[in-house]
Amino acid sequence: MLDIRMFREHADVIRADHDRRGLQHDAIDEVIRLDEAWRKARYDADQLRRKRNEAARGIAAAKKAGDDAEFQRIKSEVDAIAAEIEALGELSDGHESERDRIRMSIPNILHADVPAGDGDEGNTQHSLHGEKPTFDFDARTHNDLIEMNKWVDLPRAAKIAGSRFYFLKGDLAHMELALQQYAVDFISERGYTFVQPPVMMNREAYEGVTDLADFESVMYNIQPDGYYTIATSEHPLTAMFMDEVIEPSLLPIRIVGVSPCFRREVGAHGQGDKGIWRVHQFTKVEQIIISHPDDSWNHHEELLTNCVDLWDSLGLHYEVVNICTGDMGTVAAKKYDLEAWLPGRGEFKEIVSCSNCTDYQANRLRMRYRTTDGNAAVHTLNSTAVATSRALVAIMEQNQLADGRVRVPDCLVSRMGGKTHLEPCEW
RNA sequence: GCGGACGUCGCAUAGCCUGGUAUCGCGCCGGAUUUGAAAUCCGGUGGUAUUCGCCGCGGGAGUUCAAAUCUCUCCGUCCGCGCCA
Repeated sequence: MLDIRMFREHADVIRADHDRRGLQHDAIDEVIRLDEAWRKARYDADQLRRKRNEAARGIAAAKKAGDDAEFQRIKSEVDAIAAEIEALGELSDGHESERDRIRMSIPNILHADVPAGDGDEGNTQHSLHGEKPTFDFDARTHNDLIEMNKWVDLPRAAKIAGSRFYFLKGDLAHMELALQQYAVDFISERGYTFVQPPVMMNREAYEGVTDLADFESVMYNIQPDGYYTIATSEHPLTAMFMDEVIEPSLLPIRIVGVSPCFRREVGAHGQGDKGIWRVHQFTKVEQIIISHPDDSWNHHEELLTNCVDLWDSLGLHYEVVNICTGDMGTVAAKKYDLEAWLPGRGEFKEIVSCSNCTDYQANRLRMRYRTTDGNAAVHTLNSTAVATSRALVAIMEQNQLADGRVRVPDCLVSRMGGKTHLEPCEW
C-alpha cells in the first residue's frame, strides 16, 4: 500500500507510474476524492467533539457542587452535539475504509530501471551464467526422468490428496534435503539469521504482504480457524515485524528462512506444468532483508549476488532477467528472476524471484524505524535462495546421463553421504 | 480442555477497587555546562491535523453526560492442572 502522503503531495508520481503500466487513473482520482472527503468530515467531527468536551468540562464541577439544574442544562447541550458527531463519524469512517480499500489495490511505484513491456516477453536479460550443457543423446525432460527412476509418485499422491501433490522418494528426496541445508548454510555464513516461521497466518497480517487477489487464487484458507497457509516464507518473515517501531541500530535485519510453501495454483493446467514444476506444496529457502530506505537498492543487489553465487556453486546454466512493467505485479518496485536452462524442454524457466518491495508492505504492516523527525516506514526485500522442487528439476535435466541417472552437484556430495549419482528406486 | 493472574507510548511502570485532562523511570533526540567525554541541569520524545484541536491504555461491543477505570466478548501472555509429537 502506498503512503497516503503520496496521493496528497505527489499524485503526479503515481499517475506517471500508472502510465508506464498502462493503467487508467480512475482509482487514483477516487482515492484523492475520498481522502479529501474524509479529512473534511473528520475535521468537522473534531470541531464538534471539541465543543462537546468544552461543555462537558462544567459537568464535574456542577456535580461536585450539587447544582443539578446546571448539570441538566449542560447535559441537554451535550446530547444534541452527540447525535451530530455520531452521523459525521459514520460518514468519515465510510470514506476512510473505502479510500483504503481502493488504495490497497493500487500498485507500488516502479523503479526507473524497470524495462517497458506488456508481459513476460518484455523481460530483458541482465546476465548469463554457467555453461550450456551438451549431450550426445536426446536430453530427457524431468517428467521422463522422475518416471523412469521412480523418484516421484504422482498417482498415489493424487489418490490420497489430489492432483499436483507428490511423494518424493529415494535419492531425489535425499538431495532435496541436502539442498535445503546447503542453501541455509550458504546464506547463514553471510550474516543472515536462520529463522523457521509459522506456516499459517491470520488474515490481517496476510493482507499486509500480498496482493488482495491472492486470497482467491493462491492461499489455502483453513477453517474453522480462519488461517491461511503461507505461499512463501517471505510472508511470515516480513510480517513478523508488523506494528513495530524498529531501533535503527538493528537495521538491516537479514534473515534466511526455510518452510513448506502452499499454493492453490487455480487455473494452471498447461503441458509445461507437468511433473513437479508447478505443485501445491514445495519447500523454499528464502532471503529477507528489512532495510533502511536509503540502503534498500544496495541490498537488492546484495540479494541477487547471493543468488548468483549460490547457483554458480551448483554448477548450473541460467540467466538473470530484469522483470518488465507488464510482468511486475502489485507489490514489488523492481524484480530480478533467475531462469534455469532446462535442456529437456529447450528453454529457460523461472527458479528464483528477487524483489525490492520498498515501503509498500511496510506501510500496510505499520513497520517503522525511529528517526529524529518521527517514525518512517522501513523497506522490505525478499529473494528466493532455492525453491527445492524447481532446483531438482534444473539439476535433473542439466546433470542427466545417457542411462537416465543424474550426477549430484559437487557441493552436495558430502551432504549425500558421498553419493555422486542419483540411483533409481525399486518401486 | 479446566482454573487463576495479566495486557497502559521504543522498554519498564503508576492510575482501575471508588468513572471526570496519561504518572514516574530507562533509553533516545535537542539544548546548557565542558578542550572532549562522563556526571549534572532544562526541554522534547503515540497517531492525525497543523489552525484552536481531535483521537489513543490488546481488538470489538455495551452501560454512562463522561470509560484506561464498570459489563460482555474475542485475541494474546504468564502460572498451575490435564492431554500430547
